[in-house]
Amino acid sequence: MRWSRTFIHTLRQDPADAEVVSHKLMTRAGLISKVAAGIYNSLPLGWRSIDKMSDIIREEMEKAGAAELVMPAVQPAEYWEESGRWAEYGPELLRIKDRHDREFCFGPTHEEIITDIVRRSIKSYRQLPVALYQIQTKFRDEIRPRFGLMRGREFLMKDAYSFHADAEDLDQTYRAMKKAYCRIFERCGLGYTPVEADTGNIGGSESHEFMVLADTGEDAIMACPSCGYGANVEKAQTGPVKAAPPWPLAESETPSSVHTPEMRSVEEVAEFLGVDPAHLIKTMIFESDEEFVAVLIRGDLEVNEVKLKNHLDCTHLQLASEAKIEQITGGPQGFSGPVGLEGIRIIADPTVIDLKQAATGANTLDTHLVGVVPGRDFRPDTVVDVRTASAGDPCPSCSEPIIEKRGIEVGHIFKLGTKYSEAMRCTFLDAEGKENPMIMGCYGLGVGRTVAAAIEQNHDDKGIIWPLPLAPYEVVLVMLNSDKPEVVEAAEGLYAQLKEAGIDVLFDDRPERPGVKFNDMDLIGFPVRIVAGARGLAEGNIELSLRSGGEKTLVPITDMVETVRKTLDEIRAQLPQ
RNA sequence: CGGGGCGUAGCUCAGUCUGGUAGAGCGCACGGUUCGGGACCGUGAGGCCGGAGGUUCAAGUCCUCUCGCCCCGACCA
Repeated sequence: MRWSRTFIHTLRQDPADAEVVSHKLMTRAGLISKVAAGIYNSLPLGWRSIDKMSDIIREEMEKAGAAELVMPAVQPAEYWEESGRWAEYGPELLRIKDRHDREFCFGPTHEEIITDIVRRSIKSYRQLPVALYQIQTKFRDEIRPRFGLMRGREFLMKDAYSFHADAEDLDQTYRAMKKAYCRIFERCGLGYTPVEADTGNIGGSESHEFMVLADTGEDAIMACPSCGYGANVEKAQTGPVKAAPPWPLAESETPSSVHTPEMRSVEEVAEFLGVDPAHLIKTMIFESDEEFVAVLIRGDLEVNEVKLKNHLDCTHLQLASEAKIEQITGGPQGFSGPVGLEGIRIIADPTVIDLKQAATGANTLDTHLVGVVPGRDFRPDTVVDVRTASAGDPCPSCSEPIIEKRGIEVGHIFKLGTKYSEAMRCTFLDAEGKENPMIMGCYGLGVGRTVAAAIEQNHDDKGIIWPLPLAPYEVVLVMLNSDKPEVVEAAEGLYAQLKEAGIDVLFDDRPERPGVKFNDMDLIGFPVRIVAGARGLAEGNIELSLRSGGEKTLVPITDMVETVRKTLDEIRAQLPQ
């Protein structure tokens, strides 16, 4: 392709509305442009990268035994009513009406439709398993879209679904998909890590996320450098955390009240009482779908709302309002405690039960209790792990300290189980002639997001440094001195040869000054650059260099095609095929 | 939705506090000089100052309402 015939428009300055580097660079390099919040054009250059990403995904999906199809973006409400998600899904689901006032939605995901497709055709265990995938535009009316392609509302996603007769079979496909995902990210040359994940409201049992490591990542990952354990912080378990230090105050038969004026925070109270924050029992009142619960956690730890939400099996969870706290506990916010607390479920983290002596709010203004003994002075209804893992906590599998990293979630795979197949009667007859719901898995991968993540990971202050497999063009041929006929002739000739040789090349034939062309070439980040100018051509040479660094080399024009081919082969050899 | 910020030329931004003829740089067009790392000189085109209402002799500037965009939090590929 010739630069003059395609549509590449670079920007000299960072766009005002971009914050993260991938968004800035994708906009500046002319890969994308914004239409509305979270809604973008993929311009020709950007589309080429996305298309290459898609092809890698296709190859690996086929290898994993999944067949490609495309489902509609717009889906009738009935399917969603059947699965129960029309009511469950929040405002993130873009609901629309047609001219007959019939309800539809713009698909945020396709479990309902795929389940319908499969239930129509598959009736027997002999026809299972089935695995299907699509690469298609999704719409999720995110509360807050941001960071360009990183979190758009409309975005390109590869979603795959598998259907099985039994859990072992799902297991096999799940593992195959996990492997396919690893290969996809490896082939793109991305640094990534699979981590255990929460299943969120899609439902299901086992789940992994694929995180591209980047400081700008929106997710926190807890990872163990010694044994390789990794989990999203939402899901992360820890080994036994350090016990609280010995109780510094006198032990007593009953809790005693202490006047603690205006002391609301754990730090204030601990210091005032002369105890360690770990001696406090933090009591938080949450409001879930239908009830209020009191959650007890050690003062030096934090509640993990995702774990709590999973335990309560609710869809919404928030901290109760101050008024509600007062109504339930009888005291103002900041002075809640479990002693004498009635009419509300009490959930305690195990670390609370382990305390020999503790301090806690007295459910009375400006008052705390000391010498509280869990089990003696209060009894929680449930003891369950609801704490947030933090760096330095012991790894749940090897007890070494875990560390925190940031990641961009580019893929997420789930074992769905029978949530959709049961709700939508997607069943098969087993060998005994008995009807069973199919067991499902689903496997998502953000296509545009992965491309953006690749840029987050591969750039410098001049621009993008594309990994070869995702580069919009693998090679750029820059023609300098386009006013000199002999240069034009040589460059045109070389361009024709490169095309003839099947090399993925963009010919910068613009009559721009050299500086402009060099800067554009750096900004866009083509991996292999060929510069044809009067200076080198006087000696019959053309320059070859790599965006990733290293020296420029002079290559006789007659050897150029072969040299480019060899260079590309060398780069490819570094990547898994 | 809560908290913060911003809407002025295609892009990046001044001008708003303190009301008085709409600005700069880049880009674009034309002419000239240049030509291996975002050239220079000259000329020119380009604006309902996000929108609506109000205050005022006079509003980009003050007030009210609205729409859009960005950032922090809860959601997620």
